[in-house]
Amino acid sequence: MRIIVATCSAEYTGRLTAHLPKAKRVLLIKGDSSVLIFSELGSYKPLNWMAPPCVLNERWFDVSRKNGDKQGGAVAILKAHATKSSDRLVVRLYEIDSDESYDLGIDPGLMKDGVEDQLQHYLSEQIERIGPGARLVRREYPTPIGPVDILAVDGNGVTTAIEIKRHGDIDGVEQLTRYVTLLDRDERLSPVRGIFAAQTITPQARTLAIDRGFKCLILDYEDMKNQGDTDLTLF
Amino acid sequence: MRIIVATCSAEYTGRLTAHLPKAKRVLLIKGDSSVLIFSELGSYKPLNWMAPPCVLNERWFDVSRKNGDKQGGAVAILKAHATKSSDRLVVRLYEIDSDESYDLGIDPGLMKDGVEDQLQHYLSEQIERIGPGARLVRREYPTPIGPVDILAVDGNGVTTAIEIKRHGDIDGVEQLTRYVTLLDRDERLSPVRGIFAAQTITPQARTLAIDRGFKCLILDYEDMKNQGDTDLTLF
DNA sequence: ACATGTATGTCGTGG
DNA sequence: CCACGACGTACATGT
Repeated sequence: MRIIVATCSAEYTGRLTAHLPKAKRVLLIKGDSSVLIFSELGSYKPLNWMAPPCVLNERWFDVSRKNGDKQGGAVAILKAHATKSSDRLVVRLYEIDSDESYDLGIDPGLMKDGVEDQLQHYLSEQIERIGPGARLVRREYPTPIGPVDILAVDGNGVTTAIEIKRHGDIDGVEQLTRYVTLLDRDERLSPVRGIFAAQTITPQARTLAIDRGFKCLILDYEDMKNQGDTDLTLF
Repeated sequence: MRIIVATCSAEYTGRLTAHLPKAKRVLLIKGDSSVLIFSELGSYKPLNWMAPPCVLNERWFDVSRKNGDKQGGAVAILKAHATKSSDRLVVRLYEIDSDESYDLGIDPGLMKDGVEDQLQHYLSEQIERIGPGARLVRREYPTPIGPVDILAVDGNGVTTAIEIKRHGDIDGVEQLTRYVTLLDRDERLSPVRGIFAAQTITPQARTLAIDRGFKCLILDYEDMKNQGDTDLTLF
């Protein structure tokens, strides 16, 4: 990891063309030669960057011989170009405040806890939450328009598509609608009903879901987790 | 902007809970107290971070008096908590390799050139790409649920709504569906057909679009741009 | 402020 | 490797 603090300007061409006027900024150059340019404000997204995989070219100019003017006063130019596309980032450095390198080594990486995955995991284990006698067909049931979160058969033997969200909004209902409409055309599965399951459901989504004939199911994460743990103690 | 290179560990709690084991990393602390934690690899997204607005608390321990052990060997703890939510990021520093601050000043910001804008621009100029004899009605045709990218009349005099995307996915088809459904209710326009135009279209989106009776049109940006430039030379 | 659509999105996962 | 959906999405824009 190389960290440069410098007055710089930059040009990016690729999916779009963008220009960064001269100003003092922080440049991070990672071990894979990717480049990030940060300013004092904004969230974690850099002002401009080059993503890996890329190749970095660096050229320094001898300003004392006054040929620096040829570069518009630039002391150095960094050119990064993507190896898999035609993306290019050209950074001109004018005044260097700092230029240090560190070897960070390999990072053990981030460990995450509980997300939608967990909800899906627990609900597929506790499928009777959608009604007594229900049986799981499979998680991530594949269709031509994407996988259904859970496909099950309810107590009456009716095929049931379940869409799971942490927070259920209109888009989720649309998604479920697409799946149910498509699956319902399969005569081996038809009729297919839908269940919209989420920790929270917006009123609009609930209205739309019910209007489309779907059942809404509120998922209590803590409760599901506890039952999951309880199930384990049975062994 | 403060730049710290140090061996650290971190904990985040908010929408999810995440843990970052002890390793050498780069910390950026911006002028708004937001914190970014980077490792040697990955793209511009930090391993962990705290977005502004937030408040940063810093506490250093006197290791020489051996009470550093109380902190598991940590030399310092940084606690950032979001002011608008309950998000928290706690960073423990163990060995400091560098800790420097710089005043970057206000950044003039990035200047971008359009993308989808360009596609829309060129397609409206080259409307016969949707079929011979087609005529443009207008770009950004207003409706109660938002502007249709392009409204045109095809060679047979049929009203045609065009949804343009750089990359066409299922959501884009949904969007087009909403527009076509709505416009089709207007007896002055009905029947209205839809065209889904994009540089790339996912197979699933294509399937859905065709299922809904829409035509799919692949836009070749370079080609459109060249034709646009050629058109200019006619003047 | 809120809702919506875009992104040089990035990131994981499953086929 | 491709395609798809989730994301602590971030971000700009229009209302």
